[in-house]
Amino acid sequence: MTLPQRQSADTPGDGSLALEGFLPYRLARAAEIISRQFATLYRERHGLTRPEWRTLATIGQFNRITATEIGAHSSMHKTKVSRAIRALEERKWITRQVDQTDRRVEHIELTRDGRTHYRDLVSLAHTYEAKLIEMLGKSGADQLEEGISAIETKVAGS
Amino acid sequence: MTLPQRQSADTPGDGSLALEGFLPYRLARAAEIISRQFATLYRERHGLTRPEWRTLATIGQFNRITATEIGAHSSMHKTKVSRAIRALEERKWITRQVDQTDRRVEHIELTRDGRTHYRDLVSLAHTYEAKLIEMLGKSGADQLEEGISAIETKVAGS
DNA sequence: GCATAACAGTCGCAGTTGCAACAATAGCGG
DNA sequence: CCGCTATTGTTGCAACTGCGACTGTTATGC
Repeated sequence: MTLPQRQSADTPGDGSLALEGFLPYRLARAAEIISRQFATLYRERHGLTRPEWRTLATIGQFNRITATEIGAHSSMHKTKVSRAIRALEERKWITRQVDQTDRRVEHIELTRDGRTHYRDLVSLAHTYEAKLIEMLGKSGADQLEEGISAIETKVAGS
Repeated sequence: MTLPQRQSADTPGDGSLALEGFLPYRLARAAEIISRQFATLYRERHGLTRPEWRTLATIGQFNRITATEIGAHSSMHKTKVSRAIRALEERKWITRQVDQTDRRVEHIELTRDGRTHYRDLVSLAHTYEAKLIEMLGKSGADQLEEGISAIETKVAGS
């Protein structure tokens, strides 16, 4: 498909805006491409959704963790976490135990089945990350990491 | 909130995965932060949703464009575009004209009102982008752009 | 010229999301 | 103690999303 032409690719002085050169758009699009590509892998392999993947990855990283902590660590809204936990529980990949000193809190752990799938997921993730870095090239990947770090340290808290 | 500790921040050799060090996750999170921050601006100012913003930006960039072209240029599914167009039409910010030689196609243009809001949107976008780059610092912003470019050229088509 | 395929844009539907409200529990101030 | 506030996790709801099916139209092959 050929698009009509009107503007140059770089942000012009004024009056107009080239979407394809606009940093927030480019960032969103790049993230979307990577996210979809990786999601295809774990969806096909384990049938997991994105929130479920993040939740499982977080539970596996810490052995025992609460829903609120999962949300904080994986940047997800608590309802997303709640639903992901329920889904993983229905698969019998995790168990919950109510904290006996604070009964609002539930501690979540992987079952044996959950650990098996978690290990597989980790290996899938490392493989994909390696492939991604290889595709981007050392310098591309390094620059991307530095750019993301800048966002994490200088934008995240505002 | 304090999280339980178990793993170091860097990707360990094997067996486990640190989400906060996993590139696809960091990229998704960084994009989310920026996207939300910018979305707050145009939502508060114009009441636009993200798809509507992208659509308006694309229509303004080309003077006259079709729905399919908008989707291709702004990386949006055609139903998203269709709904965004309808919403903008209801605001009377755009008009459509059926192509007389191919009546499947509709050409979309901004109305006077639409142009006014588009100009404001462009200025908002430039201001935000400048503020973002200033926050990231020249080198952070440059590295981010290079990293994104690597994704665009080396990953996008696979 | 006619059947068939391809294409533009829309719509219904089912699945997902975030928000606000909620129940249950815990902490705090007097 | 007792009332008020804060916190944990869940739920109802309304909005948004992508998919597939659909309508109307144009292009293609025989």
